[in-house]
Amino acid sequence: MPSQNSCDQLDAGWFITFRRQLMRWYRKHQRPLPWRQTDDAYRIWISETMLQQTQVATVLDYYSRFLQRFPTVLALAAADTQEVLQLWAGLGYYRRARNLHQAAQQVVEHHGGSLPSNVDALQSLAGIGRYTAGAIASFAFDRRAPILEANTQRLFSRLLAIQIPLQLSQTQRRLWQFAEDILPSRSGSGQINQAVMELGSLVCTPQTPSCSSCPLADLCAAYRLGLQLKIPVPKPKPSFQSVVHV
DNA sequence: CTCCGGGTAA
DNA sequence: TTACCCGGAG
Repeated sequence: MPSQNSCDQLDAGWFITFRRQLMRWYRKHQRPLPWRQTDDAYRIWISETMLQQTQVATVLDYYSRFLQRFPTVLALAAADTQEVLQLWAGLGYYRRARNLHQAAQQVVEHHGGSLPSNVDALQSLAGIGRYTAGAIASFAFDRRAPILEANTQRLFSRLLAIQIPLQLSQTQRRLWQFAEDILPSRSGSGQINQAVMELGSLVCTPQTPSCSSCPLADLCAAYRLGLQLKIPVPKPKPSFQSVVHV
């Protein structure tokens, strides 16, 4: 029996099928991005930070220039703040650059100049939150660390046909749990995490998802229900309550 | 033109 | 919960 899920009764077989179909697609369709050609945690960290709130096409040039000037944690830690900001100019969210600089110094001081592989240690660094910590831990160190960001929230909410707003804490808990559930027990979490993000980015797109070419369509509850255009549900409009009668 | 999304920190 | 900053959407 292919696991149905009225209330998320997904069995082990479902996750195995999920990973097999996902990875077959990813091996064939992934973009050859520079930060995927490396397992250097520093490079992955820089790319993930730049990719927050900034799109791939823009990041490419900045990424290359930044790493040429600051090839290592040590080089960045020793840099002048103004030069870091200069290399960041045009990307916006300059706090990201300041945090990067500060965190590099924290890594030198507390971790001997190498980024830690542990999620909690990563998250204690400036500018590294739950997502980025999971990304570094899984991509660079292949730790079994879940990640959740805009693309995977959309993908997962469709797969599970979640029909309540994403920002509810209850929904976030469910999505983070699912993000962990899809990870293999031994190795390969980094590849799975990269693959779900790539699928969300290229196929399970916001407005017109390409369900006909989605490797997970047969596992997708929203697709099964014809709800892929209705999910994720739009965020509740700010409602003003009428005070008139009070 | 205005509005809105999006990781992190406060 | 909001600001940060920019690009994409309306």
